[in-house]
Amino acid sequence: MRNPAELTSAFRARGLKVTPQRQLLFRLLHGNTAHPSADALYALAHAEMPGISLRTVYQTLTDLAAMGELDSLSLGGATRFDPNTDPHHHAQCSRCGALHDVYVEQLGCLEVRGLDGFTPNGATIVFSGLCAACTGLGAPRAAAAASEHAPVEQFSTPTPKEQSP
Amino acid sequence: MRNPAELTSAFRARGLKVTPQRQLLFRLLHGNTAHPSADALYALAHAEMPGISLRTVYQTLTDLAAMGELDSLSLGGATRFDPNTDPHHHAQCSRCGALHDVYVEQLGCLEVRGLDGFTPNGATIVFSGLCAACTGLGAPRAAAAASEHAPVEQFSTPTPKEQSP
DNA sequence: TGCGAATCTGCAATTCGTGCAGATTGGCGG
DNA sequence: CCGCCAATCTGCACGAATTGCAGATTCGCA
Repeated sequence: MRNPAELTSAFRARGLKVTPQRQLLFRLLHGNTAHPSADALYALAHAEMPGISLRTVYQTLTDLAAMGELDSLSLGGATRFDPNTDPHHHAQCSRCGALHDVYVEQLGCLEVRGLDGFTPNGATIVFSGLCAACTGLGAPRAAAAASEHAPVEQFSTPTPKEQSP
Repeated sequence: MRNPAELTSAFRARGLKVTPQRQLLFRLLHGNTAHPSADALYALAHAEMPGISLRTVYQTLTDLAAMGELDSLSLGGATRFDPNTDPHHHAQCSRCGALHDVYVEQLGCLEVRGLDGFTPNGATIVFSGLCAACTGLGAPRAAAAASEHAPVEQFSTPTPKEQSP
């Protein structure tokens, strides 16, 4: 997602208006790596602008997603929004539900069987497991529980290069 | 998912009762590759047993999933259920929403970056694109539309070996 | 065959979003 | 700087997908 100033121009260019509510949301989303749900974002926005409506949050998120400035993730429960639109994937903690961005290389080496006739044009990978904070703690929390499916496989982790872009 | 007879034993072994409703659902699910939603399954069940309740379908699906006999897939819209519990992944048609099972090899060659501290214990891959029937037809249908995210990548398709196990 | 726990069914209640309508307001034209 | 009108905003009703409940039934061990 572009920065607030660029989004302002982009919205105007599309004939969309730039309201204080939208500017606030642009700001709350820019650089946000929490993958917030509409509700979570509403909570943040409401703290700064008590009068803002949840409906407006939904509307703005929908607009941003339609413009390709946000990716929306349906992983069960409320839809999560991701301002990071670079090609990437996710890791979700099965205990706390937290989402983290992960970058997967070598996708080309995958051998896919069963695609007869199906023409893929993209793929999303979601790793499930325990986040750093939850490692060592008990079983998964209520809802987020249960296995999504595929059992453990081995993933190679390249020598970490950079983590704070 | 095991066959109806085995499920009958498994349920009794767990202190769960085997009712006509459950037997019907066992039968409708066994070998079912349509990845039906609770509603879809209810429609099938209702055709054979008009009095069955949607609530019962949900309950039984929940029980089966808890026993690991079914995988549940949250891909936006209603939850889809998959009686195929072998390690596998999915391909969803962005036009008609149909789901197909796909088998992905060489997962081990993937290089994952950004997992610092996160301990993965599984991953699910969902390919999106057009199924054989929809290839050539127009744009995606309403809801199923929009990109999930990751752009096109190249996937190798091994020489087809067997497709009807 | 009997009985108690597990189920079933119908309906209310929830969660997550979207559709609507009336009151406001952004921002281009004058 | 002023006005106008479409684009918004907010509150609320409505809709889809599930889950919680309660009373009536039924499975299945003793």
